[in-house]
Amino acid sequence: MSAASPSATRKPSARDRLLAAADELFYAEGIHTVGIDRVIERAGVAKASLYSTFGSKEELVRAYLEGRHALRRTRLLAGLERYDDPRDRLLGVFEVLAELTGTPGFRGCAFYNASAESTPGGAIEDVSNTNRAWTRGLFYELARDAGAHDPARLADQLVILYDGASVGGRMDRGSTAALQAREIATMLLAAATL
Amino acid sequence: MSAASPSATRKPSARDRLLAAADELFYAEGIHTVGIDRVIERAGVAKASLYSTFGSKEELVRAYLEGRHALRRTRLLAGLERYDDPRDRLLGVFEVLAELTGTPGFRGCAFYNASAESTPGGAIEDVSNTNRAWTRGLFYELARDAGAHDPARLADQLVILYDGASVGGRMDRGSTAALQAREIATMLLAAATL
DNA sequence: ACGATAGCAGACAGACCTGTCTAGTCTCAT
DNA sequence: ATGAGACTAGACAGGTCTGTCTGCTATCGT
Repeated sequence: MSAASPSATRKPSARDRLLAAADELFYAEGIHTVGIDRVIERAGVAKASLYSTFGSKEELVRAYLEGRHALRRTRLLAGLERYDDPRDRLLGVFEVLAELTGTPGFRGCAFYNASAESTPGGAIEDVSNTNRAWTRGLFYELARDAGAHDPARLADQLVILYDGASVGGRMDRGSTAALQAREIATMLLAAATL
Repeated sequence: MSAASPSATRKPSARDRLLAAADELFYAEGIHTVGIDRVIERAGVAKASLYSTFGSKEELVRAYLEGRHALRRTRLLAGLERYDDPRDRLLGVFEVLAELTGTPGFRGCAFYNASAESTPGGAIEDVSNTNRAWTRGLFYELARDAGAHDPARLADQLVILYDGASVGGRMDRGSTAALQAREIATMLLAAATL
């Protein structure tokens, strides 16, 4: 992502192992509680390699969040391709979320979690805002395609539902909240299209 | 709170200053980023006093969260007393939340934030669950009093809205999300009471 | 008056964390 | 074969964190 990726991926190793280890540990246990030593131990990588690849822990965190953002986009868009009807596509977001919150390792929104344990004004805030803006933009497009009279308004409402279902999925463990959010979204969609 | 509070509060000092400092710093900057030294410096208290009053940092954190929980209950219930009509009381929860998210220092749900940066199975999780259960219980009673046919179901829906509005208040800064959540809650309430 | 209690100030220990640096190994293209 | 680049292993420095301990002071009930 940074400068020049010479000839694409050739081996399964190096910086990818670091990112994979960082992703698992940071998401599962938080950024502050996981030290560099834990990351390099799980990655099976020397400390010098980490600091020559990423320059600091904060840059590793940024890369971790950027990876999450990219994965989230592709997963969400891929999940939406199952549907043709614009209304189903809109509601499909909550079905993807239900699948996600149903998996045992779910611990809430990685970006909110990271932002909750970091002082504002850093790299985390940037990626977090980008991710959030993308979500709202996606909802806006889906709302427009579904024929909402005020797509921005519906998008804002759906963001609230999405956030709430994500929090519920973490705190109450399970996909109940996501499924209920889907029902509410159905109502809102019906009301927004008259 | 712990054992015996001998003759109640007489002076403005001691453990109360510690709790006040912990509240401000932990909520504003997070638990891990704020060290003991910062807390005792702001409280104007010796380190030995902290460790003789609370036994550890974790106990200080628990006391901080318990204080938040108590304050939240009283503030919420006090805010609801303005209304007589059961429906207004239910929607009043979102008005109190709107006031809260409108204040500049709002940084989201203290319990979720704390839980996001702590390993599960500790004191934080306990207080967090208690607080969450109380919220759901409050919504349940309000939903029942407002005449909802399935109060538990409506309560779950309102919790989703509340969580979503809280996240939105933090990430997007402002009370827009809370006011929108209030509107959605109005719809849900109407639908739940036929 | 006097002893108990509470609090203050700060040094100190031990652990941990980020980041640097040295030295050696492995692979591969030329 | 040889030299460049990527990687490993681990010591080390400097800082920060929690928690303990030693003195000193002030206040208050008896």
